[in-house]
Amino acid sequence: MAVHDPVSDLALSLSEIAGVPVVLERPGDPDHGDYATNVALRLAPTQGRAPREIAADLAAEALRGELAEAAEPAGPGFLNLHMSDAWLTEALSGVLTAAGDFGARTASDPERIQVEMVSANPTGPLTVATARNAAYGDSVARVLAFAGHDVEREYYYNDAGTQMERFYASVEAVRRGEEPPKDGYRGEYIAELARQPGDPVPPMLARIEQTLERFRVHFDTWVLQSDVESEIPEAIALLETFEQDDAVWARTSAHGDDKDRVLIRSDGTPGYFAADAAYVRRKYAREFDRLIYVLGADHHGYVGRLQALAEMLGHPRDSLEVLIYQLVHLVEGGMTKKMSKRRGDVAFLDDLLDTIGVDAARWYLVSRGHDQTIELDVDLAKQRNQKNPVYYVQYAHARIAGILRNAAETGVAAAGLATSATALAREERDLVKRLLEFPALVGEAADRRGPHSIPNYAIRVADDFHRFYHEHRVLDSENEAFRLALCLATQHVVARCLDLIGVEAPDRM
RNA sequence: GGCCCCGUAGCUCAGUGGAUAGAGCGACAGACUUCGAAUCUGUGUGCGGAGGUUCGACUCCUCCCGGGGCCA
Repeated sequence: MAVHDPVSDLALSLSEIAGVPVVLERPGDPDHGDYATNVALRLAPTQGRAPREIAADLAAEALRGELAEAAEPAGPGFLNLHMSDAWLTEALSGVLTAAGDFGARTASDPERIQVEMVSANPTGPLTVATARNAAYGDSVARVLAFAGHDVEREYYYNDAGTQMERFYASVEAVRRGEEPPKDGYRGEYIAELARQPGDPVPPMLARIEQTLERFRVHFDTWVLQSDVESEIPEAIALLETFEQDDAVWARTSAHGDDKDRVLIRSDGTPGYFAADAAYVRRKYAREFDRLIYVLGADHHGYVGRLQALAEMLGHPRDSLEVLIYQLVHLVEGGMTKKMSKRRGDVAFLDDLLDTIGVDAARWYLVSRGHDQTIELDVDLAKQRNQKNPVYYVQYAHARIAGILRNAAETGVAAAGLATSATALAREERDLVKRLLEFPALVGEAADRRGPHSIPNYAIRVADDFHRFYHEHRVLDSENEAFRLALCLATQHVVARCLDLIGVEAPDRM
């Protein structure tokens, strides 16, 4: 059950009147009221009446039900609603009661979800390319968990195969005092690994995990491909297969894939797809309702075969979701660097974090839609000043913390209950309404797997707060109790927004 | 050759059928004797192109042009 959302309550009441679901939006023009709906325009074709006429009827009903202070039809057939100060004040009180939970548990059908992400083979430190995977995947996981789902984060890696053989060969070569092979890996980290005796994979994995923890991404489970491969026979037994050219194939083409896939090669060894199949089977065996894969755009070809596997294993193909994000380019000194390990044009995530900090890195990597290629301007991102939106939002949080500190010193506590002594000013009403947008916004971010709307919204909140702060004194004002409550509620929402994208909400800067 | 993503302001990007398309950066001009000036106020330019669907299209469909990626 969702926590306190006055706007959706209002929409529900209107839906009962209209007989169809009503979606409320906030008009840009203040003359168009606090909330508006186009429901009359949608109803017009089926009812065979003029939109404005329907809107007028709805307005009359809404007023009779005391849903709003004023309601009128407008434009081509919009219904505009004006809310009273009392309504806004009560709504704000509800935000304070919900506190950090405001906007939580919007999922109508909570699921057990696994988000598998990053999953880079331990051949080297994490790069900027995988950083987007981590930032995006982790924020999706956070948003889904906040919406009420049970979320697990998993990292899948391989310690065999061509890439890993080259990795081992590179370390061995350096240990013998030779150059790494031509197609091997090189760099300071290889030399470091070579200096320690024993298997270089555990220390490499440890370093990767350390970087991820620094990036505030925590994995619940780490799965080794060779471990999964032992379950290949169980998986194959469940698939529709056929033999051709001495190889065993899965008939994935019958389940939406471009072509069939080799399970067992003619020499008797399992193909890559056999491991994929075993892995998908294992995931479902662990009773997840939904499997999410977070993959870069260069892996979009996997979508069809993975969903085919889901279907062949007896699950809805949509229960296996592949979230594809586009690539990241770093721009430094006006020069674009493409991130590709193969071209040797490597930028390590740790170096990026050293340069611009974790907060800025996470902010920029999730504040763009995942379908959008990112041009990350390192010179802008590393500036710790007002040009950088991440600090603009953090500043709002710190500023509020400062006010609350001062209030506590003078013995004035921020009350949980908001009451207003005077008529609310425009800035106060705007800020309250902005905060009330949060549940719908975060619910939509969860449904759409689009956490990028959160930082964009956080900027709007900070905007409205700074404007309010500039116009109205909080402490020792005629409306101190209400304004303190407003500050506290704003702090909750800003802190939650930042938390959902893995950015800190500092009390001082 | 097939498939995926993108094209919105000088730059980086929001906006998945509604009213006059927004924000940050950059530029210019202002605002602190007061709770944090890392703040606030004001000033511009734009939906790649052509059709179609719709009462209504940046949004949905088709084609073209341009950029990026994957596969063959």
